Amino acid sequence: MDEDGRKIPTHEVTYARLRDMILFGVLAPGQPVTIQGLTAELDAGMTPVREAIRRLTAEGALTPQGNRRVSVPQMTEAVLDQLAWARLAIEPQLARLAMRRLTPGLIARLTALDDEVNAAIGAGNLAGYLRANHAFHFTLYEAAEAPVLMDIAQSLWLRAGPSLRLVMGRFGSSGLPDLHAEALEAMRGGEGEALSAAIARDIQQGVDQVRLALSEGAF
Amino acid sequence: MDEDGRKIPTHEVTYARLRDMILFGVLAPGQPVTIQGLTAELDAGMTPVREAIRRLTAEGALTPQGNRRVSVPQMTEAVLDQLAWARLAIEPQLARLAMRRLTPGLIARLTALDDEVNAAIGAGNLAGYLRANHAFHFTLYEAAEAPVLMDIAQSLWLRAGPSLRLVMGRFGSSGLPDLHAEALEAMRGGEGEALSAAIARDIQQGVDQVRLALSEGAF
DNA sequence: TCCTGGATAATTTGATCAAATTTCTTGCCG
DNA sequence: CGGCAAGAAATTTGATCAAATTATCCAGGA
Repeated sequence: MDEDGRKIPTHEVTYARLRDMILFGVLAPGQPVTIQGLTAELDAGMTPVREAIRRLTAEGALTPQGNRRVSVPQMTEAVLDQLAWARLAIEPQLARLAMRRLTPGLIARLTALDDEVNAAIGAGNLAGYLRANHAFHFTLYEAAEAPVLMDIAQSLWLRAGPSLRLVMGRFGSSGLPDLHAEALEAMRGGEGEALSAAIARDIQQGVDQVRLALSEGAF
Repeated sequence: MDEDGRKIPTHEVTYARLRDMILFGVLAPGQPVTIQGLTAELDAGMTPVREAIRRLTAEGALTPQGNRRVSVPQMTEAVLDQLAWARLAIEPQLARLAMRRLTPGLIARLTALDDEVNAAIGAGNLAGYLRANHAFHFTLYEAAEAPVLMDIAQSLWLRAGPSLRLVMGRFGSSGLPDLHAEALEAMRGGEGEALSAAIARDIQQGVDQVRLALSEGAF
């Protein structure tokens, strides 16, 4: 049941669960995804699982292998370049649009989410970090009220998701600037361009980490 | 069977057919899309139709109506703004990337496609125009070999598709510049930036037409 | 190396159940 | 007496499942 007392259909729940598995690093790149394997794991029938897989394939989160198998895509140099370019095009714009509608309450929520991010980093908690980081970015983007751009951003994150688990290892050790803090500072000052720039640099930083891991043959 | 001798599954064929119906103006904005209605029309079982609908919903080509029905989305000012911005961000970049890999053979094919576009315009043939125009843009973009950006572009075109049928009426009458011709000129000269700019203006021109129709309450 | 079963998994169908919409009825009020 | 509205039945449509079908892969043998 959802908040309106309506029953949420099984295929929606199944989709959300599988999506989160991809987004938050439960599924490794290259891992095969079978319908029958997931019916057991997600406790659903074939039809809902099937639909979830198809939806995620349409969003680029899973790749069909020609011979009617589906797997979690491997990250490649070429794909990373495209992801980086597209994210740098879309997400700073979402941040810019969001700026106009930010309320003090929202900024407080974003601050709390950033605290969660830092706590997770401190604790070396990968799943917690990925969740909090995703929540930080998307509650900000949500404020832009631009569903078309949001869908694109979500698809781009889904494509990047499985690779991020391998980046975590390298990342307590680095003295990188905290760009979420800079973003929050810009929000409080109402500076749209500074916010947009901070988000852009945050994206760039993440992409650089993945690129580094990729060049070291981590995948 | 496809070119490798493999059988194409029904749900792929069904998806392609329904997608083209949306892309090429067969389905009107606001029109409800029912599974059982399509099983008859597309000559397929429930499951393939169901999957096609889900995939297209995930791509933004169809919208769920809350009460588990699905329909072709209405165009709004807000969505058009986002579509315009995103298309102007993505597609000129695809054109730029494509430039480096264009061969004389490809340019010849694109020239032929543009002839088709103009012939369809001359004949007032809406379906032919939409098909040829789509083919022109996407065979160009295909050359960029950037599947991530291609998927985004495809999704954006799907969202715009149903609205384009209503724009055709107004458009023999206008002395608009032929931007495909300019694009082809840039390709022949190997000028990436000029190509990118021509594509951008082509997009802008199309968006302006839709915006005009929208402001006149055509939807 | 090529061919031939056999195993595994995806595809598809048809049936069944549940939800939502529409239609029809019925009773009340003007 | 006529119209309107509320509620109930019927119809339409979506969701889910399980069985039957079909394709692909892999191993073993010619």
